[in-house]
Amino acid sequence: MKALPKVENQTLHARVYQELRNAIIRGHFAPGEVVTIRRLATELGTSVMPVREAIHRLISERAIEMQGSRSMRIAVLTREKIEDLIKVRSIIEPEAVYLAAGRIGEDDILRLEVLNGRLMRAIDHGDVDDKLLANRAFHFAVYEIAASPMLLQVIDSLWLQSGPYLQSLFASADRFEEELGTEFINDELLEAFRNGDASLAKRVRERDIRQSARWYLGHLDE
Amino acid sequence: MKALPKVENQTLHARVYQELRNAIIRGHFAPGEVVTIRRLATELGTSVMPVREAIHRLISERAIEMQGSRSMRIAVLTREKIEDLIKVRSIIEPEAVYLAAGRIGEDDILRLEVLNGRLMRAIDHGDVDDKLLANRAFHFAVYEIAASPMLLQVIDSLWLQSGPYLQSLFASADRFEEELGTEFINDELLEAFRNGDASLAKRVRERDIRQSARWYLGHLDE
DNA sequence: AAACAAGATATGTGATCACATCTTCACGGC
DNA sequence: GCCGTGAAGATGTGATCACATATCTTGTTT
Repeated sequence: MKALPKVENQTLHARVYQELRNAIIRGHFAPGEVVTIRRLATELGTSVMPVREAIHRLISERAIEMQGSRSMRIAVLTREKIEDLIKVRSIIEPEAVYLAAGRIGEDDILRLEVLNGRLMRAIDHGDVDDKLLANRAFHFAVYEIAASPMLLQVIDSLWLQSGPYLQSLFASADRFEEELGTEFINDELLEAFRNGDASLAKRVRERDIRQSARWYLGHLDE
Repeated sequence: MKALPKVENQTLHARVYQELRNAIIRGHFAPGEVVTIRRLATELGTSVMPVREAIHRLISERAIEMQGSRSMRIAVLTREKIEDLIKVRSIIEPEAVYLAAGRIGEDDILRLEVLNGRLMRAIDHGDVDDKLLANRAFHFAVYEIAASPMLLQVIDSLWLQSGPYLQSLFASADRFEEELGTEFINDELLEAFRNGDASLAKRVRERDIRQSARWYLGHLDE
């Protein structure tokens, strides 16, 4: 586990939760890494109370798993779980893209182009952290356009659980790009948005999710 | 709020969570009803600790909302939220039905027929509680056949948030049935399962969700 | 009589303590 | 030399205490 930054405002347990959540999403914990309340409390400079509540919330969101009655670890994504996660994501996210395409405006497209530019630059020179953040920023900007808080909440939960998968995928992004030639991966999506072709946008997103997963699962054994 | 049964095994906060969750799903709390940690702790015969963790989890699941910094209440479903919830449910649940239809077996269908029989009897003689439980049992039995833990988790979360909506809908189920003639509402679904027509099953479920919502929202002002 | 202010109460939050139980590891018996 | 056993440490859980602050109540003033 990398160092965790100290925590600063709002209620403590909310901030601890955010810190841990971000750390998990950004892959700062190794899957299967054992976490203990007291250890995290010491590292974050708080008592056990805020950490307890944060951990329990992450357990309920399946980002941390209880092993026995006294053992908790960062969730491990088995091949089976990844397949299930991808199945659900490839149902829900394309639908969000479809909804977004129906409400998107000129200014939204401009904003997405900027975010996509950042993503491209991160993929070229950035480290895995930058790539993950830029990728998340781009896609959530799309999903927010769909204007459905419920859908956003669902997708957020799915991405949290996908954390380790995305981390691995982007860690080997160079090879991924090389083998599949996906350097301009979001350009098709943006083009569909510009043309107001919601069905195409939806299909593009579904294909991308499935394609990434197929590539990743195909190289899992290595 | 009706009386809450005392809580008995596992860890306390997990049981308190289950009790509160069930109470909310079954509509034992009025929407907007203010809840305080100390009051629930007294009623459940525990200290504040377990209730605290249970409440925070329910807040993260949007079943309870924080008002200010010291005020929590049972979530209120505005018309806007219901529409959003229905939109998302009518995307996800039909898809789960579709997946289920592709894996369903003879024994599953028999079990569903039994559960549907119970639902029918509950609708005829049962109180709102019975109807809600039987309805949930039937549909979750379907969704479990889809064999996707992720999807089930998502749907579970959506149903928790739909609690007050379903409660109101089933409370006026008699009029609903009368006006729309939906006494054998699940028969079409079961027939589609028997014929292995996954697409039809999906469409039927989507229509049912939308139809119920349209009827309910149309009568909201009364 | 109404409005406002000050005191009193209630409430969520964080820290600390107590405890049951699980884990670990060293020592001793076979 | 290996395995079992028990003591010591670690860990999650629940209870209680302390505190800041939000909310309510009451009394006073205009």
